[in-house]
Amino acid sequence: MKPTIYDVAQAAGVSIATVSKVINGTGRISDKTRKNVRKVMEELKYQPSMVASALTGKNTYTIGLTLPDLANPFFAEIARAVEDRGHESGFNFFICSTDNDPAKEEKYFSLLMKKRVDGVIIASRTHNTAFLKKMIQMNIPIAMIARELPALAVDTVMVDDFLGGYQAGSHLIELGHRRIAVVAEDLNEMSSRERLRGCRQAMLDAGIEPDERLVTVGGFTLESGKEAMRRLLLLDAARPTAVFACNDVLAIGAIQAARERGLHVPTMLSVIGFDNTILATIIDPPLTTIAQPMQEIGRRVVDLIIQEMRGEKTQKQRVLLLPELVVRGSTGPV
Amino acid sequence: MKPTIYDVAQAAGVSIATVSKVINGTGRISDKTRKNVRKVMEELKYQPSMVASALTGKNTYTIGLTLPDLANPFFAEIARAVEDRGHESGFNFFICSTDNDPAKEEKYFSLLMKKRVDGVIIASRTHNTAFLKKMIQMNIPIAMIARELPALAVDTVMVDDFLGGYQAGSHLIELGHRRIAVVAEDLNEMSSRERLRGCRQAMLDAGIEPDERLVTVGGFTLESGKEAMRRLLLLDAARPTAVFACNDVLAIGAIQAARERGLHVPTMLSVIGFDNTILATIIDPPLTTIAQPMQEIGRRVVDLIIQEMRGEKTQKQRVLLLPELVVRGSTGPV
DNA sequence: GTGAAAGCGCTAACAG
DNA sequence: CTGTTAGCGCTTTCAC
Repeated sequence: MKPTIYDVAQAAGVSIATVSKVINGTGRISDKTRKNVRKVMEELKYQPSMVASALTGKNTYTIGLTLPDLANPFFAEIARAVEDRGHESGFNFFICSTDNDPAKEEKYFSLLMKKRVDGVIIASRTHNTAFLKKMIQMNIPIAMIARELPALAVDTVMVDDFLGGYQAGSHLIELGHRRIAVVAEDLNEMSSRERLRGCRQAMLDAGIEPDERLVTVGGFTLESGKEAMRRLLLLDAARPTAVFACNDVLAIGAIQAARERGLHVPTMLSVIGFDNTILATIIDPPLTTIAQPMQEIGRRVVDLIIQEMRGEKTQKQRVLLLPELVVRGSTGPV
Repeated sequence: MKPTIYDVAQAAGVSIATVSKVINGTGRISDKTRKNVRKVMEELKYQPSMVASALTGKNTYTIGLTLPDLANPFFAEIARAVEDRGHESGFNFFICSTDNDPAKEEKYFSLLMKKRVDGVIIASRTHNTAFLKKMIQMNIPIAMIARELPALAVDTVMVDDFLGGYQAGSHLIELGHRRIAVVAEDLNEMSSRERLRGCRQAMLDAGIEPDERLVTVGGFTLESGKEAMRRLLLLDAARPTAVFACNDVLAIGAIQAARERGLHVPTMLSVIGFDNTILATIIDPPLTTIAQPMQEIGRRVVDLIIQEMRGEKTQKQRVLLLPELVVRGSTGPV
């Protein structure tokens, strides 16, 4: 079977305490025995059990990462960024795709607790705040991506959605558009509402009166984006000349629906997305979009939660990152 | 602090053994005490520590999943399928994006061992077979996706790459193409070679002599697909009328490069991909491609490794799944 | 410098 | 049916 610390101690002719010390670099041991122990560990191909050491009160070096769907390119990219940053500090991640389903969410939370993760990063929608409160009580740090829970003591990393919406709106306005539609994700979400509000503000600032009929709710699927666009195209004369879709997938759905109707993008309809996922570069025309700094988001959220775990920080933080307009081919003058 | 089994036992007026039994449903306990213990656990919001129970020789209910890059849509979809299937049986996954970098791979393997995962699913390229051998010796089941290591005792789930290549070739041939180019991924990989071989065989069976100049190596990035296509287009007169790209990303790169040159797809150039990722539905024209059954791959590989862990299977298995041609808009008659 | 010993929270015989 | 007890592999005082 797998060698234990006892095997190493015995082979090296020392006590397990000594071995433990050389593993962790704690206490004081002579160079000679340290080297000897190291050699024996090498020979035995000894791998200290982190589950045993975790039981002794140390960290598990494991963090839970909940998100709606790992297969969604945006979240996959976020997950990758998180993974990389955590890995630098020796952390592994349990991925938990919840589909924004309360039942799955609860099951995953419960599992994460039982596995004694050192912290949880939440990028999924959260229904069960009772569970979160419990985690906080249990002293398990929580950090959220792209959503906040002001009532709870959690760290937050998000992009400035209002600004992003404003940038999107301004870009379209500068191109001469005045009939600007918005395909929102989900008006129950703050981030979605803020993007919409930002776009509206840009219009107001330009002296354009937003038309309520031009606001429609999509969701997160390609199909829902198509449908939203089809609805907008039904307006005929009142039809928009430009669309701000609140994520890239919706934007692509919108482009496809426009194409169905024989509307060329961008000459007959401009479309701008949000996120700047890999999809934006792949579609034709390439998608103009508001970029979220996904690497930075991953980095910051991991840094926050690790600080929290180390107790280096008592104050919860709220990090607001800046979105950035990336102009490609899907938007153009009226 | 977090309640332990002792807290529950005390509050319920029983021994920890009894509590342990109701948690695990082992041994025989009266309905009355069972209910009582359950109630107390509920009240205390007790969550049994899986790290402690793992130490006692049980499973960690954790599996490592190594892949080249979680941000790559193909692997993200695979990961999602794996996650879902595992979750049904109470397993969590550590995701390990190796970038096919031997150093990262080794670091992750080592970490997985220390964390005492119950098994490892490998979808990344593997350089360090020494590590794998060690795992096998340690009795840690290994299952591979899309690659095999015949020398080692591992389970394997893969798609029939030769058949996929053959299907791709046949489809193009049926459309009347005779000058068919292949953009391979990486000729060091068996799967890549098989796809190429399959396509060639289809050509041979149709009495077409493959032209070596039409075989080029791409990789896994959009850019490399573009470059490969540009190279092919340099052939001018000898230029292909159809391209089989060994993955969707390469195929999309090929389409973009063709467009750069003003070649319309599919009328002037047919392009077929491999994988059937979400990208295939998003690009315009929608990509004809050879579909890998990603859900099925995830399911099968998880089932295999779980069986292995439970010792229900002594014989290693090699599961060969069938690819399927999905015709969309990127291929057409010459 | 090094080691003995007491846990960490739980499981699994083995008694009763 | 229920409880006692001996570990699981490691960390951490506290002596020596």
